[in-house]
Amino acid sequence: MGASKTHMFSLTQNELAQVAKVLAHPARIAILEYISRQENCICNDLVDVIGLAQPTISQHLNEIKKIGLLKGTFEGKNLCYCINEKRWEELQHSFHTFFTNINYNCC
Amino acid sequence: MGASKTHMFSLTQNELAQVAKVLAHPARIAILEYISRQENCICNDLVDVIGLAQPTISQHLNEIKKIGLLKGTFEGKNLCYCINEKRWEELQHSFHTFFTNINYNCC
DNA sequence: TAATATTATCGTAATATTGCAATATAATTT
DNA sequence: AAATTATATTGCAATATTACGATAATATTA
Repeated sequence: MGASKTHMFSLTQNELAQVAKVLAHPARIAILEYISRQENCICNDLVDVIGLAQPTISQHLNEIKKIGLLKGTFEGKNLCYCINEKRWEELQHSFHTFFTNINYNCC
Repeated sequence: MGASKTHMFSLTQNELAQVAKVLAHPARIAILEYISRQENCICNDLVDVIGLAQPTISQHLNEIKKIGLLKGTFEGKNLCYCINEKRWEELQHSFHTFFTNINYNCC
């Protein structure tokens, strides 16, 4: 025991939970907010700004990348991580739908 | 090591992450969806519907309760968990703000 | 009050996450 | 090519989560 029984739930439920999991760490919230404020993002900046070690930042970035929220392009010498606008809006829509489809006609 | 360094992040970042953490499990998504569809909710129903053991359901409900998303009232003999409408809308607003405040002028 | 039904807590095992030092890889510059 | 810089991977220790059986607590009914 100890493992989530994902097979018991619908694809939609699992997908929303998976995305929420990525947002479920303040460092990743901070990383996303920081990237969105920059014209360019270099991972090394994040180490200074966020204040966690470089491997830790790299791992967090990887989690964010896994759900398609980042696109990276090489620009000159540095790798540049950017918000994947299309995916971002998709996830925004998922959360919006989840929050909107609730009704309160109980109690 | 191993513990999240929450003190390094802002209150807003920590709060959003905390809420996301509650949504980061498909069982809790399923529980919230189910409660919202019912006129009345009895925990014992959830055990059948979700398919996890009663103590597990109880624990999940507790996580959801911790962030103020449920209000419970006694109605006849059974405890009735309901969505806390006000809190729900608060969280909806938090996520909406987070998703909206991002800009994409990078890359 | 005793029996029944419902929900919560405890204890524990399995699994997952977090964080970093050490190291490896990749790209750029000298 | 060697040195430098930036990012990724590995390995490991600490902590957190998930799940459930056993049991306790609470409320309802007979």
